[in-house]
Amino acid sequence: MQVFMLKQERHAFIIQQLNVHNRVYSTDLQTRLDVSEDTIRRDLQELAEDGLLIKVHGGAVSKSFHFTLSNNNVYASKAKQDIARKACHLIANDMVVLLTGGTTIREMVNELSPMLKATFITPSIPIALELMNHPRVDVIFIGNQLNKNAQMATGAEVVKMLSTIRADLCFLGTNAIEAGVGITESSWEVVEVKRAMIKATDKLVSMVIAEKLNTIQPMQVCGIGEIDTLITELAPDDELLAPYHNKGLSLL
Amino acid sequence: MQVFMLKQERHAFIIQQLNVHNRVYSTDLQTRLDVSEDTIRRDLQELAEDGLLIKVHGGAVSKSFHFTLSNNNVYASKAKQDIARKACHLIANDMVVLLTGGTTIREMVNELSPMLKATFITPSIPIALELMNHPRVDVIFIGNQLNKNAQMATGAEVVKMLSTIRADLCFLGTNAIEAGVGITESSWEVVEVKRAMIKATDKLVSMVIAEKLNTIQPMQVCGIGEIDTLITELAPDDELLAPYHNKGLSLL
DNA sequence: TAAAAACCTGCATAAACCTGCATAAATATA
DNA sequence: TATATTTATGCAGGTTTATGCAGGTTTTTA
Repeated sequence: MQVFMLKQERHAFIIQQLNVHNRVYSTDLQTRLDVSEDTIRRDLQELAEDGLLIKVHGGAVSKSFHFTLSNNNVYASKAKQDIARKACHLIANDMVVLLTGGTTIREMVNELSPMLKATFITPSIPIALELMNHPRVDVIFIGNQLNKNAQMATGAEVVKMLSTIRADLCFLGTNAIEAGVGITESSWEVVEVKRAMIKATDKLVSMVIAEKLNTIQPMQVCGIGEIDTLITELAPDDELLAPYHNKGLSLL
Repeated sequence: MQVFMLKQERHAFIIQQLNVHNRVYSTDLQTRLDVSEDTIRRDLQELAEDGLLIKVHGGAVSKSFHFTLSNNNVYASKAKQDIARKACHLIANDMVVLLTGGTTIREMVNELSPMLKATFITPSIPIALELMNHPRVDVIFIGNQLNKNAQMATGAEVVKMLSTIRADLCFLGTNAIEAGVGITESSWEVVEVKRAMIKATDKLVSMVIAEKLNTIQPMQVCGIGEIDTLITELAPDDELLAPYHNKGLSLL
């Protein structure tokens, strides 16, 4: 198998990134696509000639830059992007990875390297859709009965299917975490699915933005001890994270 | 047994690889098929002439790989909306309805009455997502292994699940229809799924925009006789539809 | 206003490309 | 059956494309 990409693949990736983020940085593309500065510049030049984007100093912006409702909460989305970036480093080629739903997970899927060749398993419809943009990954959807609130499959079927799976990694988009109680949720259906995912994985990663640290919801998903790694947008030595560090979690 | 492959076998292999990965590299194919560089290049050239792939420097990409710029074309959406409106009338409360993928079906989902209370079953991820906006409907997704080109689940699992289902209605988003040959498709995976859906339904509805009338693609989904209702944006007495009327189809 | 970052121009090179020809197998024809 | 024709493939050679690098210029930013 080759290591390099076709020029067209890079172009498709750049356009896709533009559709998602409305802008791309040359330097970022250089590292993510692992090519020289010149190649990226030439790519952007060609795409600009084809009228597919607008070249600017340092990168490019989307042609239909509708800065209206797309990124409503820029503040939160910056944090989620930071988390997503950190999370990506944990995934290696040929891994089997479980994903829940949620915007943080979705951001992570967007940040995945186009070179990554792995298998992703998820019960979330929006995440499955997003994963399909990635040229090299296999996508497995689990479940039949879709839950409209959670935008994912829930119920016995999901749990049953998960019981036949052994994954390397599981990323949990987390709504509430607290050093004593662990991860909690407000919906029973979601708790049921997340518990089954935790059972099916070797390593459990919780992704959570700082504002949800030290909050509790009615139903427990898992205790702190079951989590291997906690990812937030904060620096690992931030004092807010101290209680989690004390419990032995690895922080990113 | 022969050590080498027939040209047709190589071609089939290349197309299959393209369906799975969206791209192929000449060098990779050379080593895997154990033929010279020239042979592979000629293979790709011929397949490109037949319109089955797009040749690029270093290999080839799948036709549907160019989904980048073509996403938001409002073109034909008026026609599709007309079709969608007509189709909606066929769905009554408490029905079980099968849906394929495609933009026409998606338009129909948008046009559904918010009062409708029915069960929808689909292997298409975008359609499932769209259906979740509807407050009163139940949504069942079928399949696990997702096909990136078709943006839907394909394979044995889908067929198996469909064999346990009995639906009232099946709406087929149709790419090519002709009064003699019936409905045809270009991708085997999709044909397989559509056939299984047809087996699982009482009544079959084909939705097709006029520009695709009287076109044929390589693989047959079903004969004209298996279709109950044909919906286009044209008036039912349009002369373009006469051949279908003569075959006994009900027209909307 | 100076340093850093991004940009450009031109050049080098390897990989992929093409054209034309040779050969052997498959197929058609006498 | 023997011979001619077509087809599929490989090879030699010359050309083009994609990409990185060197060195210099412009733009941004602190």
